[in-house]
Amino acid sequence: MNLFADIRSLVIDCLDALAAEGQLPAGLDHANVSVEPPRDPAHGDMATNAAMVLAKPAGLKPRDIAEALAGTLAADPRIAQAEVAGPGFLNMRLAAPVWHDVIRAALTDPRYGRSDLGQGQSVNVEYVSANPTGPLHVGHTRGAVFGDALASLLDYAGFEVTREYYINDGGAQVDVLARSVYLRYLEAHGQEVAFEDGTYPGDYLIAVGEALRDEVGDAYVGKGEEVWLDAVRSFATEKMMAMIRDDLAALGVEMDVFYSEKSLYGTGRIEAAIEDLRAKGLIYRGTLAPPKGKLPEDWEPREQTLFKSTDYGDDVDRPIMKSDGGWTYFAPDIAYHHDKVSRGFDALIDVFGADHGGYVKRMKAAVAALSGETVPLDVKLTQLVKLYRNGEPFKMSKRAGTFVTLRDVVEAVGRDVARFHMLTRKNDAPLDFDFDKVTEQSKDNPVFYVQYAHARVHSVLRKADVDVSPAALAQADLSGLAHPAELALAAKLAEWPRLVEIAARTHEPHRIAFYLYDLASELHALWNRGNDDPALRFLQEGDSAATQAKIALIRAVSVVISHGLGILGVTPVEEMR
RNA sequence: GCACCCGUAGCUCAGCUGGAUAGAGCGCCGCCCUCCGAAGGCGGAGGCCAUAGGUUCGAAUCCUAUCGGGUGCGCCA
Repeated sequence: MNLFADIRSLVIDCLDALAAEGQLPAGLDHANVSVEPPRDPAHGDMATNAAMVLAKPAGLKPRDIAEALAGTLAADPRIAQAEVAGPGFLNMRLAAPVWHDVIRAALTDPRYGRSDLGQGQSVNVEYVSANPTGPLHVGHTRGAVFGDALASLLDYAGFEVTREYYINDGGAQVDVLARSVYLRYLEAHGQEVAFEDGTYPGDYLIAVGEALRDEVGDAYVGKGEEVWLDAVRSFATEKMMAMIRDDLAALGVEMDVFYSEKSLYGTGRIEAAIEDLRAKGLIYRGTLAPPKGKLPEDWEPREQTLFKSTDYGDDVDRPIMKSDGGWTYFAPDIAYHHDKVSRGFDALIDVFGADHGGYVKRMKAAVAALSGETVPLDVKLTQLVKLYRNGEPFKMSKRAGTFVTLRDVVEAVGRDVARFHMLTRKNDAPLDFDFDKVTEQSKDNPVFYVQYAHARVHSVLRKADVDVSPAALAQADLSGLAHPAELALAAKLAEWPRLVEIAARTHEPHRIAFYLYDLASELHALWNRGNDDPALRFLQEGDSAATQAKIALIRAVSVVISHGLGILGVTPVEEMR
């Protein structure tokens, strides 16, 4: 059940009826007709812009259309009142039974809030995709939480979702990893080693070096790279990926596919992807113009193998091959996306850190070219996480011992807090993360605030001496739920399906978090009104019918909160501790 | 120099395919527990939606220009 969609259909039906009667021209386009909650509750429960949108094409005055529409709408039992306001808005007040239906739907329909927006279309969501050269840090944590919540949201909205991680195990950085592990390996054999520039000195490789020693003994000691590089690289990469998987698991993130960049090399897949583009006339030898403004010091004109990404909206064409004949990093990226396209996804989403913003256009160009512009690619960038402790900002620094890993975050504040808090900002806005504030149990902390609302409802359920099962509550007589404050809360529940669709369409899971905050806020407000007005208390002594009706309302709220938190990957707790 | 993102209350930020008098939290001022969890709620003060044009019935939202901040910019991934 999606009340806004239902009422919109009703409006459209009424418009059609008016057209049939000749009061409106036939064949008007209804695409821009919307039904939304008015900003000001005094304007009613729902408002439609139909009259204003149709005035021009119909050649009529907006208020005349609105008047006619109001008359037709009023015949429907769901509409308690319809009146024209302002320049031609039509404000509607809905009958109480409509809100009661919303409550029943939330209680009993396991699909309440789910949507068929996706219509089973398959979407690939690629996120995290960190280099397998070290532990995930806070920045990756945000990408992981965002990508995961987005994937869940799309699933909830009716898409077939694949969660995917691209392992950058094909470039020079994994050679550096291998050499660094080799040094730790020598160390494990009691040798004194020096970590020069261009190696990773992190402690986390000590155990990897020891593990390598345990596995191969002294077979590589004193040997040249040609003997051990390949083997150590795969050994090290595997260890790093095992660690990364563990870290993701601690955050509650589980990927469907780990896709190896290395698997693209030596298998003809890069060549095949490039051939695909070449066949479309998009690969050529050429020289790029120098960038305007300050010239790089070593700049000289150079002929390169280029992808004509400018045909698809990029600013300049992009090199795909290095002068030594090797591929640039862009080539395997093309091949990877070629593979995604050929796996038949209807849409692709990449989640990158904001520092990769410069690659968006070329990736979109590549996917557009590879798919013949049939598969949309949306790239979501996640901004920086600014770290605080006790209100004092601090920067990540390995040297100062303030390098904050994903695991540190989860261990310090817990999975639920980390996940929810990362979604309290839009993905492209910077985020403050204060280790002390996010665990504070007060209304200043949105995570707590929402969980508290859920726990409060369950506290009432425990105290109630009526049957509080959703099935029983849905059978209850809800006609006593008539107070505006109660119906307003039900109206908030009615927004849930609509909000899911907006969030899914815009690929913005933070909207779920903000909605839950609002919903929690309205629940707390109603709760407190019981202080002044005993008739609004949820437990009505000696009146089990009224009690059941009120509990139906707040239990429906808790159900929606738990669905919403589920999308965010946060546990809806039934008791605060 | 170019591209992308951002600019909304003192601070941190929401704001739907363009809708009515622009919202929340913090901070400030004043209130509310004989009552289901006060771990909460209610009220008040606080705005030229960076600036200037444009599009239209209507713009914080779309377009153009300018200013300010962030990120990136040919063989690093």
